Amino acid sequence: MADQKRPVRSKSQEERRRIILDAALSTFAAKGFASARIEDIAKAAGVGKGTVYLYFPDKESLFKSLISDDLAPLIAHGAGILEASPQSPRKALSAFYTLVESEVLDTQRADLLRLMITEMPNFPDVAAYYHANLIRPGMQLVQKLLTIAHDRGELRSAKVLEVPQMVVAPILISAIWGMLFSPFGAFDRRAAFEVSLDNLFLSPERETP
Amino acid sequence: MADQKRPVRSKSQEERRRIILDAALSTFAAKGFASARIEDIAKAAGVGKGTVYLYFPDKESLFKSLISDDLAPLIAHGAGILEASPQSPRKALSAFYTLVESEVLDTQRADLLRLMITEMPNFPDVAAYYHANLIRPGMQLVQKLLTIAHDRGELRSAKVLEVPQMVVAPILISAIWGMLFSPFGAFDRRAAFEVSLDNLFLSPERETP
Amino acid sequence: MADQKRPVRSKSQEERRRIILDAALSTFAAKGFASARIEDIAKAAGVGKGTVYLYFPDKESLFKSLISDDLAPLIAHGAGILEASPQSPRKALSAFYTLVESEVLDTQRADLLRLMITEMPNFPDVAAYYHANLIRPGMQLVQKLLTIAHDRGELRSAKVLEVPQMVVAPILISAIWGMLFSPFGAFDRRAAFEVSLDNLFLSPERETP
Amino acid sequence: MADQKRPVRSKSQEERRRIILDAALSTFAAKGFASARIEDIAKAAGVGKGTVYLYFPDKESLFKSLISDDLAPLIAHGAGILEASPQSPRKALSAFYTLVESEVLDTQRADLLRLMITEMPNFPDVAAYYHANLIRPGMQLVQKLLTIAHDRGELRSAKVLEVPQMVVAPILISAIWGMLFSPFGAFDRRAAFEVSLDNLFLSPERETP
DNA sequence: TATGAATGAGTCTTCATTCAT
DNA sequence: AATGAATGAAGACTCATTCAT
Repeated sequence: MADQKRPVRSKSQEERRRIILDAALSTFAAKGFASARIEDIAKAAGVGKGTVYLYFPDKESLFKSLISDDLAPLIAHGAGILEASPQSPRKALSAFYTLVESEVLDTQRADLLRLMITEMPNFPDVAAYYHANLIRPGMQLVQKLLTIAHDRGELRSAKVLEVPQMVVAPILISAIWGMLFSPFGAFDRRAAFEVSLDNLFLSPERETP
Repeated sequence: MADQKRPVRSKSQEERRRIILDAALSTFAAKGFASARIEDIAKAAGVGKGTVYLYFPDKESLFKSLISDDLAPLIAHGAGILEASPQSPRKALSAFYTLVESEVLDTQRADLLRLMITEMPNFPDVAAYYHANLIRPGMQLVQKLLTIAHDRGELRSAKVLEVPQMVVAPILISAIWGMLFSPFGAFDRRAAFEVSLDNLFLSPERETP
Repeated sequence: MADQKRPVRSKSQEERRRIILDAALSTFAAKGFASARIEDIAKAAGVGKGTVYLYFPDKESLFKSLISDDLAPLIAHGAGILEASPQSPRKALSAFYTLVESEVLDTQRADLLRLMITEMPNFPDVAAYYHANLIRPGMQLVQKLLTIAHDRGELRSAKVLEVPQMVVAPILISAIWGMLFSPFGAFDRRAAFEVSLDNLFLSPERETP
Repeated sequence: MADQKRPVRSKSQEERRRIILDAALSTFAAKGFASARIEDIAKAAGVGKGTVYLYFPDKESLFKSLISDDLAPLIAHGAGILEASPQSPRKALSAFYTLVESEVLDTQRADLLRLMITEMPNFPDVAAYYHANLIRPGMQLVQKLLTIAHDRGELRSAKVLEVPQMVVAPILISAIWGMLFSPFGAFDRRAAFEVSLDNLFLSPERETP
């Protein structure tokens, strides 16, 4: 195909872009957007300061790319799980929690999540984008799932349909706790997920490996 | 009397300090710590740039004073509610949620809460202080309350005793949602509190005025 | 007399002025003109910051008053000694050195001398005033004295008549050494004066108490 | 050749550093340390304000570099002369005076000398460094020279051995006079040196070209 | 008259961004 | 394409001076 020659070069390009993005994520996560210096990011990426500007027009774009680049695959993956709902809503949600654990909370993406929480107030357009592309569809999927559960009579209370955000509460709590208080004591993330599932659903059927 | 001149002066001093702190809260909440300019805070307070420095030695102290000044009364009040537990744990928790609504979420203190979430990663000593003086004792109070509920057989699941943070989840979700997505849709705070209570406790007894 | 009532008040005024000037001298000597803060001077004088401005229109005037106030009496006194020349030029010069020791180098006026050396480059008009009122007449007196000595055949070399500044060299060296290196070792001021006299004059007649 | 690029670069670096140091010397000499603005120095050096900070971490370092950079070569040179003492102490000292004239008093280094006199009181550590590396060894060399002269019976008075600082008195007087009173009349530097030599040494042997 | 709270001009310093090599 | 030296706009902080009390 015609794009075979391009990929050789563009892969090297693409790789360097990723390296810079990863370095940016660590640095932004460690210092916050305003306090992170481009030079630090460049150093962390092992490139010169000017090189960053070959890949991103400015600091803000770098930050936004961080989010939009990493968000798309995550959304696809998470949506897949939630939509699949192979056997039961509870199992689907449980699988979702597990996915979030392995794909977000246990990876560098946890930093991204924290960064979005801490920095988004300063980037309203990112918040809008994030809301339109992740939060709203995500909440709709959750709502669909909960509706199914409700129709099946598995849901403890219909009221949660009005605040589907409660479903992601343990994820957020976990992220925030890790961000603020991890030095002072761990947060039992697994227990939080189980409490959440136990509370949401009537039947205490546990997911088993 | 001789003490008339002093009180007038010192009241004016204290007042001015509060005005600056309030201006700082708005400004920090709007821009974040790093991006907020002292001059903006001064302007918002209706004073000159240098005046801020008569009351706070530097920007960081101003920020920290914001937290330590406002935290103490809040802790006292919240602890009072949680410790009182007049009739039942559920009622106590419900009263606590109501208090948080009227005293925090509906006031400028919501900004303070958001600010603590977003800026504390950059101020580890503030996080330590906040954890030692608010979070840990707060969680212990919650645990005590939940233990009482459990002993009375009112608790749905004992597992929540391991993650008392789940009790404050709706508060945090509400604060975070308001901070990030309020332009795109409201969060039904009341519903979240009710879901939380309904899920935590067995008997669906509603608190009535 | 009519001015008797005034003196009561004006003495108090005059006293306060002196107190402020003394405080200014210490402070300027310790920190230099630019780094000395008016507030420090006020504190050292035991008055409020604003009070300084009741006596001197601004910082620069305060500094200049320091010099002009203290210079006049010094000039009169020094000139008296040099002009008197009771017995011999050497004795007159020796008396002058002794006077400078007791009236300048051993008092706070040494600070004034140092201050003039260090700060005058930034105050050309002060330098002009100082040159016109102290240096030039002083040098003329010295020259007259040296001429007398030369006429009497007591001077070792007539060349010093062209550089009468050499006569005050030991004074300046002493002041500068004390200003820069006193922590690292004393300067034997007496020896310097004797060397200077011995070198200038032929007969080794010592002055005796 | 490959080493052309590096030397060019590194020479340009070193050159720029020197240019900034020279600009700093003029500016500090003209205004004093506290009143000199970094921007003025940058402008005088023909570089941007920020560039100064690429070469020196802060204003104080710039000032100190000024001294330490220029002192080392001067010390080496001066010590060489004093130690050589080829024929006679008097000739050595005369050569030293001549060297100081051509290498210091007639060059921009005179500003450095004046700057050290005026600013060192505010930089005690510089004074200590200067005393340890220039003054003390210098005074010891002078003392050695005077001792030799004394042993040879060429010295007028042994008392000067206790105050070797008198030997540099004409240098200091010249520097100070130039700094304070040059607009009002020149100081005959040559005459001062001759008077000093004539007074110190017995034999009136003149150094001849 | 004396005070010290208030002010804002002035300065150092940082860092995103540009550009010559 | 990659670099890092150079730049200057921006912001924290200081302090001489004013002025209401």
